[in-house]
Amino acid sequence: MGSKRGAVGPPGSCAHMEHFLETCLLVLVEEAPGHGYSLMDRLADFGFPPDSFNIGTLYRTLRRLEKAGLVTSDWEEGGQGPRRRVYTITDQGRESLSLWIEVIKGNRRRIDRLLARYSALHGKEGLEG
Amino acid sequence: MGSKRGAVGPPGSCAHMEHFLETCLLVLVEEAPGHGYSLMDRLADFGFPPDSFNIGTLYRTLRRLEKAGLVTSDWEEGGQGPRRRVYTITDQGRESLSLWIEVIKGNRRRIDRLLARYSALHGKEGLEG
DNA sequence: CTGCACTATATGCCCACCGCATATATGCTA
DNA sequence: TAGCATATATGCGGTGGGCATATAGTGCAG
Repeated sequence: MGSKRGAVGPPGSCAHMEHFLETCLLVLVEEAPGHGYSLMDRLADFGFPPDSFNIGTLYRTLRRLEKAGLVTSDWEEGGQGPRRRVYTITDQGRESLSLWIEVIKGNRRRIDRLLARYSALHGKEGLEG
Repeated sequence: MGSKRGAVGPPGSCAHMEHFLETCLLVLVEEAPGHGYSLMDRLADFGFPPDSFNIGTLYRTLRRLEKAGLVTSDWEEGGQGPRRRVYTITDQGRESLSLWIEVIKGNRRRIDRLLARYSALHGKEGLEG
């Protein structure tokens, strides 16, 4: 690891599941463009508890994705509230997304093996947990 | 999140899969006590590429776990090489482990949903990846 | 016995990134 | 005009990882 990583984040930690939030956001934005506040809600679809992480983190993550060229943003015109920055995925974003999806599949394999080992130790059949 | 986290790491990020390496190490050490260098090899069982992460990270992580009281360490006597610090899990370690396992099960659910959504977008049936 | 490779542990430096708190701005309502 | 909900953004402090480097014991080649 540490090579093909898809633009965001120079060094790359393998110990942590890197780019998970980024990947979720790219999938959501690919499904339909949206602004930060609404993406926050749509993340609930993935099983994130409502206040699971900080809204500030989300905005900073989106800005980082934009800086890396994986999404673009435009100010939504004519809304009747505060202005909204609407994010759209780019081709480069789709490329990084497909890379990160592969990484995450590998992570899932590791998780499965870990849970299997733990179950083997503790005699639980909790793999469906 | 941010409440029940099991001793290591005060604030707690939910966006990233926290404590994954720690959890792997606790499972390995619970299976059988071992020293850092050997745990490095045994991590390969979980699908970590051999040089997947830095050995320094592993040692620091083990020291952190010990500082938090989740493992203890003893210098192995009488070996014929450099001295080895052998780690053993504690009761508190087993407690944290069971908490983290639950967190990881939640992470796996999120990963499954993410991969499903991605597959739905791209018409792949790649959930077995 | 000197130098080198292998095993093994440890740490300093830098930086990514997260949570918390806070700041700012807009529009609606009382 | 004050308060509230929506919406975006940032400074601060801290965790933790990657990389490079230091240290140390052991065996072996020359």
